[in-house]
Amino acid sequence: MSDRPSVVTRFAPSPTGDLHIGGARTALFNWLYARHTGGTFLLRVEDTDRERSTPAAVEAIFRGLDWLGLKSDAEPVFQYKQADRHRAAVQQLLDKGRAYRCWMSVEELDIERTKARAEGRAIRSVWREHDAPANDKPFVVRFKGPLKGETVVDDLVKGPVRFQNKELDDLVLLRSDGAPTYNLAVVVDDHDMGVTHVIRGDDHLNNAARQTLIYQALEFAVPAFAHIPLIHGPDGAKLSKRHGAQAVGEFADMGYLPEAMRNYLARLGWGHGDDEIFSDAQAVEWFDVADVVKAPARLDWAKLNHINNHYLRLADDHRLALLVAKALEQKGESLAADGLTRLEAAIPLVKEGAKTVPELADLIAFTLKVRPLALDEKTQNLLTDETRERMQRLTEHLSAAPIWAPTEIEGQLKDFAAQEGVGMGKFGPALRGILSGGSPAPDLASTLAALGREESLGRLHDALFKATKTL
RNA sequence: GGUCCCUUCGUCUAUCGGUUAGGACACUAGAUUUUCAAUCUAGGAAGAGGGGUUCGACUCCCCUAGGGACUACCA
Repeated sequence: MSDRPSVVTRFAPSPTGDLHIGGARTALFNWLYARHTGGTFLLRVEDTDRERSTPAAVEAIFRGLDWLGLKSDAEPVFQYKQADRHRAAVQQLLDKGRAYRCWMSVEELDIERTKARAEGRAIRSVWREHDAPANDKPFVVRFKGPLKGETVVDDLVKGPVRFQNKELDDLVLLRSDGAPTYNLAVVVDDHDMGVTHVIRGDDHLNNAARQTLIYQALEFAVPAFAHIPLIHGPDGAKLSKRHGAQAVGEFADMGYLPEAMRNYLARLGWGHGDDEIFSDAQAVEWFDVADVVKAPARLDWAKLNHINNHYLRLADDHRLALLVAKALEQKGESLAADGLTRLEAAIPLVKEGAKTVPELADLIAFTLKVRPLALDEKTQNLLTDETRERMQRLTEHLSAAPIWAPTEIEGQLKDFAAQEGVGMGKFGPALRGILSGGSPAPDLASTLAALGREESLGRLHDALFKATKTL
C-alpha cells in the first residue's frame, strides 16, 4: 500500500442550513474510510453561493461534526476564498478552447430549455461556436463539453455508470458577476486539496460525469468517486421536518449519544456480517466504501432507540447525570443542591430501561422529589387502616436495619414479610407509592438504598403521619 | 419528458450461482413480577412482476412496474 498515494477524503457541506443526518453520515463514511486506510480526512465549506451561505450555518455544521466526534485532519477550507484560483482555472479552459463565453439572456435560456426538453436533448448555447465581438454586455463562461463519445464514472458503490456526452449540457463555470460556480469549484478544490476519494451523496452522481469532463480538460487526475444513497424518512420519502428530526443538533437535544449516533449511522447503508453494535475502532477496521449498500435507507427510530439504550448502559454515570441535569434545566426544572449527587446515585438503577436522556430523566424523577411528596390517588387508595398499620411496623423494622444497602435491605423486606406472614404484594405497592410518589422507580430495595436511610424513612413518616387523608 | 440510480421479512441488513434465505430492531405469545421497564424462552415475517442464460438463480442479462436523483448564473 505504500507505493500508492495515501487516501485523502473530504466532507464538503454547503452552509445553507443545519447539518442533516444524511450529511452527517456522509461525513462519517469519509472519516471512517480515511481512518481505515490511514489516510487524511479534510473539511471544506462550499460557500460559493453568497446568497444562501450564512456564518450561522457554518457554525451549526462545525458544532454538529464536533458533537459527532468527526475531526478534520486540517483546518477547514472555505471555497469562496479560492475564487481567484477558480477564475484562473477558467481562464486556462478558455485559453485551451474548452470553455466559451455565453451571452444568452435568462429569457433566451428559458426558451432554449423548453425547446431542448421537448426535443429530449441537453441545452446548447448559440455562443458555443462563435465568440461575440467586443461588447460590455454581461456573459457567463460555460464549459465546452464534447458532443460525442461517452464518459464513464467508475463509481465505487454503484459500479461503472455510463453517460453519453451529448446528454451532458455545457454547465456554467463563471457567473455573469464573475463568481465561480460549484461544479467548477469542486473540481479545482478537490484537485488542489489532493482529494483521492470523493465520497458524497447520491444526488451528485449525475454531476460526476460533467465534473469528470472538467477534470480531463484541466488535465487533473480524476479521483475515485463513491456516491452513497440518501437517507429517507420512515415512510420512504425524502427525509424532512415532518419525520421528527433532520439536524444532528436535534438528535443531540432529543437525548441521543454521539457514539450511538455513529454506530447507528454507520449501520445504515453499510454492514459487516451480523455485527450490529460495534466500537469506533471496529468500524474503522471493517469499513470500506465498496461495501456501502446501493439503495437508500430509511430512518428507523426504534432501532436508533435500541442502540442508544445500549450506549446509555455503557455510559459513565457522572456523564449521564450531567446530561440529565441539562435536560431538566432545558425543561425549566431546577435542581436542588444535592440534586446531582442524587441523580448519580440513582442512574445506575434505571439506565437499563432508558432509550434517551429525557427517558432517563423520567425514570429518575422519583429521587428528585422534595418532601413531603404528594401521593397519587392509587397510593392513597392502597393506604387502608390495615396497610397503614403495617407500614408503621415496616417503618420501625427498617429503622432498626443495621446496614443500609441494597442486599441488606432486600433481606429486611423479606424478613418483614415473613414476620407479618404475608407476601410482598401486601405492602410492596404501597411502599413503592410512598417512596416514589407515583413515579416509576426501580425495585424497592434499590430505591430505598438510592434514597438513603434518612430520606426513605422521612418519606414514610410523611405519608403515614403528615399526609392529609382525602378519603 | 430526458438522463442516471435503486428494488431480500414492517425496518436496517447477510448472501457475492448450489443455504431449511441468516442476524438485528419492531411485533406476537409465554416466563418472571412490588409499578414501569429490563431480562429469559418461543413464534410469525422476505427475494416487486415477467422473460431469458444455466444442470442449478435472490445472485448474471433483458423487459415491465414502483421508488429516487439530476435536468439552475443552488450545492
